[in-house]
Amino acid sequence: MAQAGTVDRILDTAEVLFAQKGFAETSLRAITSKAGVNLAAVNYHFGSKEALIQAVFERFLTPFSAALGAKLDEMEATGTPDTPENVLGIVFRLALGTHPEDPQRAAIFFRLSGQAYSQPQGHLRDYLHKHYGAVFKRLQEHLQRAVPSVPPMELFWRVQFSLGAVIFTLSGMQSLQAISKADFNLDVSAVDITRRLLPFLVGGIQADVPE
Amino acid sequence: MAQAGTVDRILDTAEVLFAQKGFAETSLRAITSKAGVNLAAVNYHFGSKEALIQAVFERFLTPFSAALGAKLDEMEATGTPDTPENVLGIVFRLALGTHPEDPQRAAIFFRLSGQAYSQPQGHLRDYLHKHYGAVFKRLQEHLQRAVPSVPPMELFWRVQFSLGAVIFTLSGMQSLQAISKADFNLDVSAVDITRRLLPFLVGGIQADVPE
DNA sequence: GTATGTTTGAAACGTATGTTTTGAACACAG
DNA sequence: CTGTGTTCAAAACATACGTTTCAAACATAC
Repeated sequence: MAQAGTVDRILDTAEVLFAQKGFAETSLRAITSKAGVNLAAVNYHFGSKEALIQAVFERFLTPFSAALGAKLDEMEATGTPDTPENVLGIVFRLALGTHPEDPQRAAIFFRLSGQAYSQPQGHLRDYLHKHYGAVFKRLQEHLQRAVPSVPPMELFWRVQFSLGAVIFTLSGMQSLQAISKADFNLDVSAVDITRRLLPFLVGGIQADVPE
Repeated sequence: MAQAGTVDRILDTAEVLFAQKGFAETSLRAITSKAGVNLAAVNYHFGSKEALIQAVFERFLTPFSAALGAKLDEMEATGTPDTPENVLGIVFRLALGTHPEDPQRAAIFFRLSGQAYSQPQGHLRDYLHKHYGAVFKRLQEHLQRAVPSVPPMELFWRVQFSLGAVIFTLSGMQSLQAISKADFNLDVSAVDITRRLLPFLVGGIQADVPE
């Protein structure tokens, strides 16, 4: 972030602030002053605050979904069996590992996703679904092959439930860590949590379908 | 909502608007004008917007946690076995049934909870944990008895995961319903979703703990 | 070196917000 | 009736926001 161009400095700063405080609560003045650029730069380079938000997501999700697609290609090429553990494991390792130089980046990623999905009007949710729905669908197809006994409709919702568990938990990790520390006197990291998440999600996804 | 006092009219309206559009995106002017009361009434009766938000939650959660406590009493008195299905079933039936006269109220309840938990700074999350943590802890103890093989720390996180799945899904139900309809041409209701949620959560909570 | 298109800087604009103020309307006890 | 505390209404206040403006600085090609 040292001496990058204005555009990147804005994106870097906005990413952190959005994840920390939310979209509505982060003003352009906060972003630009912390980034050391002029206030007008945002509107000049991006057009509007809304466009800035989308640009932040694009810079995050485009490499991620590309990497996810590649991993799925690889899985198909090598004939790796479609088990829930394998499929979900790919996503988790990718989310935690796309920026190995900065482990905190994963937390930002999840918090941003949480912000996007819990946005009241759902503009962003729709945007994400439109631009990155294809890779997601592919992921779901692999999961479907992993649990053929679960009807597609049921699996659709179970994927949503899983998404909720992941995003919700990691986007609120800060508070939860404090509670966990108070109740159990134990520190936990994002890696710890994802290690706990995997069996939970696998158990939920392959649960018996009632009646 | 017809001819209630100013305070209740404000609470009724704020509840709906907060759930629909979020806290930051709902102005006092929007609330007061829709409620048909004067703008100053909010600050007069509640002191501030923040206090209004807390009041909305209090009116919602106090009866809910009381009912939950009563159900747990009843469970202990009648010797109902502590199974995950029984414990979680109580919560779900309660959340969906505390206001039978208004089924939409359940959706508002979940959306509000989602808003509270995904609030960036986590003020509300801490407030909720402080005021209603006791009943929650009791619920968790029952769950612990239902799955004794899961270590308490592990269960703590699985409860958080479950909370995430529930709140996240139901707070974004509107968009998800649209997607589901587009992909499967099927309508779903809150009741449908909770019926799907239960086996998912049970499967996740009682999953084997690794190594 | 000059001209041209791009980027930055400082200031202002218009608007919307939460909050405060002031006085009128009201309820009700003495 | 009178007085007193409570509630309501209208207006104004102060502030913060996203956005726009316009001139200066810069880079690049001719």
